[in-house]
Amino acid sequence: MPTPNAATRPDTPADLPEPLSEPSIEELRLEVVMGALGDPLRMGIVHKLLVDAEDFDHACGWFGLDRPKSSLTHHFRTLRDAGLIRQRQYGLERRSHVRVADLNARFPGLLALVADWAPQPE
Amino acid sequence: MPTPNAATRPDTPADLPEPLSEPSIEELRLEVVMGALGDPLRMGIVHKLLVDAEDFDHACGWFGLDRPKSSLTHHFRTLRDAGLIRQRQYGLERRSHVRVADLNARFPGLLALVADWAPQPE
DNA sequence: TTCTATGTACGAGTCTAGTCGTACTGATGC
DNA sequence: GCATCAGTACGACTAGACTCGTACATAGAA
Repeated sequence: MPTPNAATRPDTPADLPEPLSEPSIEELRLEVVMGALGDPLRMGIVHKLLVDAEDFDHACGWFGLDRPKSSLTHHFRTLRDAGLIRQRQYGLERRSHVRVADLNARFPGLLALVADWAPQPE
Repeated sequence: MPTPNAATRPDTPADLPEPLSEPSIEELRLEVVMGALGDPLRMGIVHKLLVDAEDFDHACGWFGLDRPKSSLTHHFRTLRDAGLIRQRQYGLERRSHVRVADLNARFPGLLALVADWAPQPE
């Protein structure tokens, strides 16, 4: 499990909580990212973050997902382990945002596809 | 293992064998496509088809995959069911090619990502 | 016809993902 | 102190993926 050093992250303001453990940019794997997006619930999470997130970080209650908390933990962790989202602890809440810069740098065009995604009708 | 001599490439689709059962363009789902690409073996198949295929259709022996035939059947079927490849029966061989036009129309940029993919180094 | 080559069908085993309930932790507020 | 709230950890269950061996179907060539 990769443990990135926040000191090497030049764009991280000092007043933000430390990001939780996540793969570095070099460790991002396209097949892992796509595997994580293979589940419609997770695809919907990333999609909603890209489309509806007006400010940056959102706790998982914001998504309005009707699943037990333990299931959400599983899916958010899968997304974070794949490198799709970054999570920070804000007091009680663990807020997430998409790693837009990292993903655009490694997989240009991928996030545009996710943003254009529409959930299965019916 | 040399490539089978390229089948005569009549530009009239009527001369080609009928494609095997596959989803229509409207039925293509991004999360299904990405789920199919979540396996490194399948990612490698599509990648090789995009990068190394000089002519159009290749039988699965062309890929040089060291797996039992029944495993390959499973993976190629998964790719076809997801809409990534089209398969046609040429006598004994079932040859495949990527549905480039369909995928570019529905998910522009996706195939470029797969073409840029590199297998996990060791 | 018989042999060979390509690939499917089927079944079984194993492994992992997804699901959920319950108990727990850690921060906030009374 | 105590209660509350967001989220994790853990265990269990289930369904599906991945794997493979074997048997079978079929096309083409000897």
